[in-house]
Amino acid sequence: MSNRMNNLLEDLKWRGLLAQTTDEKALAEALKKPITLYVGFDPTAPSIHVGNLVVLFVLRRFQLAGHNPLPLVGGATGLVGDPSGKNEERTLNTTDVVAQWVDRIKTQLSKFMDFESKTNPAVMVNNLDWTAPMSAIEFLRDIGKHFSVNQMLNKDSVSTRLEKDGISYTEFSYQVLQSMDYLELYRRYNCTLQIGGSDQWGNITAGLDLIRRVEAGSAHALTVPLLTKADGTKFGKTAGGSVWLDPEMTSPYAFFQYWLNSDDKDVINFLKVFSFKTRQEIEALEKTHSENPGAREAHRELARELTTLVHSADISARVEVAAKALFGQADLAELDEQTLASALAELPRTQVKNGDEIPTWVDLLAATGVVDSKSAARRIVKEGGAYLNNEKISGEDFRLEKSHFLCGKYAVLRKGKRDLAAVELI
RNA sequence: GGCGGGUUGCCCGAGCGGCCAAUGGGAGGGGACUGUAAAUCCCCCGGCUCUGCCUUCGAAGGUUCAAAUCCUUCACCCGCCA
Repeated sequence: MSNRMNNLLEDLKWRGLLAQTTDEKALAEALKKPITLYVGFDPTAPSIHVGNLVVLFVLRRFQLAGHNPLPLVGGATGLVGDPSGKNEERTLNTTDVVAQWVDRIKTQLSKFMDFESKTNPAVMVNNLDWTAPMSAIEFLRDIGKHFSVNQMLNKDSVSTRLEKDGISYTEFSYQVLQSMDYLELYRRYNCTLQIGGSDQWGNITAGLDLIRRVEAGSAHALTVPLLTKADGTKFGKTAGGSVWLDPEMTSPYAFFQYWLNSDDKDVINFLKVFSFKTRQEIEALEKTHSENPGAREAHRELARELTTLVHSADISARVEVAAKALFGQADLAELDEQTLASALAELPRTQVKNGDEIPTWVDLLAATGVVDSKSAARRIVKEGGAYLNNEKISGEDFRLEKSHFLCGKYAVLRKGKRDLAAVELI
């Protein structure tokens, strides 16, 4: 076990996951024995997204190395709003909504941690538990007194906002709340390490100061770099927005595709960050990839591992089969109904009643939602980007006929190269 | 509370009475080339019952033949003063 622990920081470095730490030597020393550490996730949406996975995976790596992870859901901080990395004030969500999101996010986080471990089980915590019962007077006297406004103003998250559109007292207070969390976890669990994205540095070190002042204790901070892509665009975003873990928000099919379509220049880096493969395994994939990038073995492995972890092995296999069939490696007409049905299961769809008049090509495209409006559908058809069962169709007024429905039931619509939808005859 | 500046399409940002669905950039989409990659080139990018019509320039009223552009009130943001 101590060997795993010794290697942890080295491994994180190799994966490009270390941005800043407080006193790395002292941290390395501390990590020789199991410690307790935490990462916070604020409920700012009904689901976490792939961007959140970076640091969540780091937390899991610590657990695998024998440390005690505390995934924290920000039931309290989510009500306030972190100014870090945001250049404008957010609108507050209602307490009901945030409470719902807390529950959903807890469920998601649970998938990535081992709560049953005999030696170092994860413990889920929610900062609302210790924040809600506190009175304003207590907060100001016991916590607020330890903060210097001068220092608070100097934090990046605050000063950039002061230069731009300003900041409310609510968001200004965020760092105090987060510091309080660290102090509380230090007291309850002897938690001595907080990790987070690099934009969290200011909030984390504020917590270290608080622990030192109140408990004369010493603790550590470790931040993970912001993940960047080779082409400079934001990681984890697609045309439709963020890539979420919730299958209702991002279908497993789309999730798998997101990874499969990674830029060649990014794929090895993504494997380092988002897989639990060993260094040897990743280096082997790197070799395979550079020898034959067109085969995209590394991409496939990445997509499989993540989809399996986030959804399931079964779903991962299903969407991969679906992708193969739908991308023309197989003749759609030759698929049996079972395969076709499962291939189409994860796609957006529309239904047509058997016997009713079948809508025009443009109407169908719009109805499935692969395009936003009929105007958009017309545009796509005009530009030659609309396909039926893998064949280009160019007439706006074209209508499907019974014979177009494979197995008498399904028609596969496609916009562009990879945006698919299904029409089901019922 | 006072004075000044601001609010334009997904984002940034021009326009400052008709030639404006509104310049430009970014993001996004389609095509060609490829490997469901990148780069490159071409095209598109409010909606619809689509050679025309409808709805948009913070909100509501008003002036005008005609308003994103002028006037009034309101809301929000920023700055300075109290």
